[in-house]
Amino acid sequence: MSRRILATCALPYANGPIHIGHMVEHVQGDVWARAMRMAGHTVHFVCADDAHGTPIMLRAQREGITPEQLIADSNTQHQADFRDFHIGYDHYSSTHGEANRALTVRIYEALRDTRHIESKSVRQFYDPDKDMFLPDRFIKGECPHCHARDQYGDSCEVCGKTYTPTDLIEPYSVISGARPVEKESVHYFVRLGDFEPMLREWLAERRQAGGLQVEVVNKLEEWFSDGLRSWDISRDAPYFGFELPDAPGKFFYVWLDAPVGYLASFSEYAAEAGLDRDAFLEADAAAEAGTEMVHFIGKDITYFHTLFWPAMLHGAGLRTPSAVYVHGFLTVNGAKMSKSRGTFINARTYLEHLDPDYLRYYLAALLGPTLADLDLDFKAFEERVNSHLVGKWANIASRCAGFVHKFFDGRLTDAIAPELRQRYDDAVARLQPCAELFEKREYAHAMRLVMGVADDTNAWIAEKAPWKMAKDESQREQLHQVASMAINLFRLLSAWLKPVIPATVARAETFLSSTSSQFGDVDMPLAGHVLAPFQPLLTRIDPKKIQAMIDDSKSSMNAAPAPAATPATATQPATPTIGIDDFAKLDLRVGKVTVCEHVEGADKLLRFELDAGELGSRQIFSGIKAAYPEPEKLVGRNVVFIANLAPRKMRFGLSEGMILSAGEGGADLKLVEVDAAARPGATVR
RNA sequence: GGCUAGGUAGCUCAGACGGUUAGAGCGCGGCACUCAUAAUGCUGAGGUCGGCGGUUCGAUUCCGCCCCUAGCCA
Repeated sequence: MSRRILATCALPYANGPIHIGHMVEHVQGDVWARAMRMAGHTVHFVCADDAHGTPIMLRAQREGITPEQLIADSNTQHQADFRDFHIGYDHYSSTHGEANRALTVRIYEALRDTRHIESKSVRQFYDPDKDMFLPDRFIKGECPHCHARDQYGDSCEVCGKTYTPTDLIEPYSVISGARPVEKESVHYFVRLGDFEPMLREWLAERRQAGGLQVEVVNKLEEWFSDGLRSWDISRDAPYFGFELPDAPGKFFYVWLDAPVGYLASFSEYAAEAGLDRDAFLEADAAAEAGTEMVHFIGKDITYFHTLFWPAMLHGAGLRTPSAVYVHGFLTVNGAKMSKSRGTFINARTYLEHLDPDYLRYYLAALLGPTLADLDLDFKAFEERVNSHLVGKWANIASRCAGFVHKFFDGRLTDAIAPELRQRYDDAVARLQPCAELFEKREYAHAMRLVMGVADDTNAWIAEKAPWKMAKDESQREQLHQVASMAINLFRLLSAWLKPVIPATVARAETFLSSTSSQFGDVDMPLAGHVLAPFQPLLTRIDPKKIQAMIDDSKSSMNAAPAPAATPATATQPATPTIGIDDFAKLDLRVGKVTVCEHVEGADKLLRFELDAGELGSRQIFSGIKAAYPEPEKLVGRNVVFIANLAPRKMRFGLSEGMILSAGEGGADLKLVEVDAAARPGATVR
């Protein structure tokens, strides 16, 4: 049955270039769209730039241009990057357009009219120099918990504790450096809790249909059990975005109108291409038409796409997503992308050095349906692409094309021998599951099947040894049979690789003088068909080009400071020798236990409060419950703790240090004790 | 700490509803071949399937505990 699907990838933010991390998602989505089309379905694949928000407004000011100009430039670059990576969007729009404004306002008004929006006065920091309210990320100051300096207004990167900007000590505006003042402002909130029953139902249906991954469902259950909070959807002027229709000076928060961009982009495309827009977007019409809407997103934005988004759509009478497919992040050489290591690679930089199909294949060969992160290991990248694409697949055509041209004028045999035909039919059957594997985003599995057939084909060619037949005039017919079949098998493999490496397969199709737009097009082998001359389809990856790309990525960053303390976790010996300086970094102190108790809901934890003398009182969680089942007996004892360990946010509260104990863990743990005469707060040396 | 996922050959991973010698690709060694972009084929080495217990005639596969890694905790 042919399906009609609207597919999207998450909207890249207009305030930065496309990098190879983005490509995981756009390749995943593009392969899916292409494969589904080749399986006979209709897929409309759209995307857009996410163009609103304070960062864009401020950057435009800094560069002395209008935000409109900034986002237009970005859009041009983004579109070029995707196009050159062969990401085949039917339409690529921007959230800063009339279609998006109309839809955003419609959603807002629908929610307002059904009383799902409330307004509240909020106290917020305001930059008196710039005359604007400051988003949390634009305020810095000293963490109220661990007193680390220069921490953002929403959370501390040192201790992980979250708070509100007004909790910061000595706050300052990142924009002007001025000390922000608190100011009241009315904000609008969507009462997300109102939608819990609807969301639960949506979730249950998606789970049933496979539209949400198990991990995502689990995560959602957790969010439900924690309770859904209202969502602040307005921001005060000046802001680059859409103004609320009934509240001058109030703008929609960028995250409200961003996903609406999916619908806006499709609306524009539908108008342009003469499609029935409502059949894809309006709840009733979509239900009747049986269309689907599928989103590909990264795991960091799961919350927005599985809670806010379906709720907003539902509230406005729009269709909800049929599926939200979540993928993991890209690491490079086993670590987060890093500008200083040259592994933060922009799409454009990659394209200047390497063929996009290399990366598409590598990612596809790694991609599965889970949220697991993917690693771009350059050594593996080089080896896999060279071996699989050049050595296995392209080689089949390369090694047999010569026979066909030299002895048979480029013409494949007219009558395929039955035993060879059997080989072809077997291969068709073996690759058949790939269609479903593509649909289920099991690309790695599909690529294994394809390469397995390529392996067998090469082995079969070796067994038949057509080069020997070529030397024997009497074996011409057999040679024709074998070479023709090899080319046919190559064509079959090419069709299944087409969603992944479309440009390279297009070259293969030039050689074959035959194109396939559906997987079914290659069910039958070609007979009596004339081939074009063979040209190399792709070259092996030259490791020098990878290196050049890394060097370029390093130099394109503007003089970042040397990473003095980058931990090389993977390469360090298990117990490296340390110097006295390292030891001196530890601030070990004596603490007198003033409170010690079980923690509700924790299997292993005890909660301590320590009197630490001049350091005051400290709360520390320690996983030693198994060893000390009667915690109250510890009160009054002197223990040793690390006083300068970065505080750590736990579910049960902040743990401000670590208490030392000896043993293998579990019940075998003994507190390190200090003579009762020791003074609380005394330094341990 | 909670939740989730994962820990299987040097690397990337597959697999087993528990049952003879645990698989693939890449990489590495040897041999063969010479049609092919030094591509291909055959073959070899390499794994106490994270650890400890339990259930069982039998567990890497099921159960429990523990250790480690990653992500999430809005």
